[in-house]
Amino acid sequence: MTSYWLMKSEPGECSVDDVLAAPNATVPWFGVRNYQARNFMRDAMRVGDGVLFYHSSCAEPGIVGVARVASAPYPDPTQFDVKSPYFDAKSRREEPRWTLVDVQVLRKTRNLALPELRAHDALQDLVVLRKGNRLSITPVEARHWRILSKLLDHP
DNA sequence: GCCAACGTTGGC
DNA sequence: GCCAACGTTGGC
Repeated sequence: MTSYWLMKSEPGECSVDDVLAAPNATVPWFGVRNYQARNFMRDAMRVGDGVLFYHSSCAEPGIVGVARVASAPYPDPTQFDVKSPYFDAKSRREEPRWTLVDVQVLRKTRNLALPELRAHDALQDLVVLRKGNRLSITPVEARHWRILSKLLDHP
């Protein structure tokens, strides 16, 4: 059973174009330091799950690409790298605290931006549109995925 | 830069 | 376990 997700990335850190420029258009989703988001990657994601690639903390936040989960979960190497901003001194190699998956971008889309998302009644309860939502990874219901796929293809 | 909303920390 | 203080996220 395929599941669907929305994953936020700051384009200043890693944009959809950055991922497309990487080998196999695939990157490890490192740097997540929120337990709920980690648990989605560690416990719920499966290879092949659909991913909406979302740009946050930028001029025009919105969905900018379609991606897929491209690996099983594995430990985020940046947690052990003292030079990384994501270093976690409390994490031990025998028992890593932070887990990630690889994400492969399948295609770049137009920017389906927040105001347009909010304008659709059928998307009202999309998690990312909820007030105060800060979670960088959120589940997307199949019915929302279908609507969003169409919107991304047909402006 | 502002600020609402949320998560984490740590004293008790 | 409670909760105040603090830190972070992220749209605007």
